[in-house]
Amino acid sequence: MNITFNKRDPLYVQVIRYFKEQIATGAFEPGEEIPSRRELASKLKINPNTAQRAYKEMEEEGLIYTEGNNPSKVTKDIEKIASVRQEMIMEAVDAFVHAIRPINVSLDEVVGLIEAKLNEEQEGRK
Amino acid sequence: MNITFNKRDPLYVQVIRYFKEQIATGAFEPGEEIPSRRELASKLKINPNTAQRAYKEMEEEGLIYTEGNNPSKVTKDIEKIASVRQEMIMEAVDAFVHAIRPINVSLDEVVGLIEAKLNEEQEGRK
DNA sequence: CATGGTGTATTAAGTGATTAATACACGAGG
DNA sequence: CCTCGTGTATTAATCACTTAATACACCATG
Repeated sequence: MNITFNKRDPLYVQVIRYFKEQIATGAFEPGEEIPSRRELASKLKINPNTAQRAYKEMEEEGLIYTEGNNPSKVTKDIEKIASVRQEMIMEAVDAFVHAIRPINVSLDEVVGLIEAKLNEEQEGRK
Repeated sequence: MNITFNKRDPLYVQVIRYFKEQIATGAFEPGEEIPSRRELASKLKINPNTAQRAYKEMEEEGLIYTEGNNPSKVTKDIEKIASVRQEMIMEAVDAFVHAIRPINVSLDEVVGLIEAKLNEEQEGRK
């Protein structure tokens, strides 16, 4: 459970983001139980309602599901998981293109920069 | 003067963004006079203070300058302009890498998506 | 049967930033 | 000299959103 919060985005958004990443990459497997609202709140030192809000939105999106009074679980719908992953990718691409388009810069150049940045961050993880 | 405002970001931020793009691409040339605060506000139908805030930040960043009571002008420092352009590119790259890194996706794939998106938007402009 | 852990719902508070209102100082030009 | 258009500064209002407080229903378990 490695979340580092920035103070720019709302907490619940960052929580959602984290879970989406974990689910999209398979770090949280389909059907796997996730922490209860209160447990997550305790671990992350946030208000339980903030955890609830994040979970609620994820549930409405079909990313997790809840049965009875038990902690929620990751959806078993692997197609849904795949589509969420794809959406995350497309959102990033859209935002990037939208930011880069008005500036005059070649595709090759930005690809080079992206590649460099990716490698750089990989190095940082050694 | 083609600005379309979204309601997600603050007005003054979007104004700054617009001018940065224009200056970075050379659409606004070094030394060129830009609209007065009130004129801009009138054109964009925003409050003059909002225009002022945008201009003030741009001036603090060295993007524009003001002499006496005359409308501000684009900086003549072409190195500054080049560096601002580079910063915009790097910010976009950083944001993109940050968003894409936690997901498991190959460089080739995202490059393909970016290329497709760029072409798609180019088509839309026909 | 009561206690503690679930999820859930409603409402209030706080917080922070953006935007707007207003006023002031300066200078060119009629 | 007065008016109009500049830039500038200070303060207030607004506004949306996030976060928190509180309470309720359910159920398993000792």
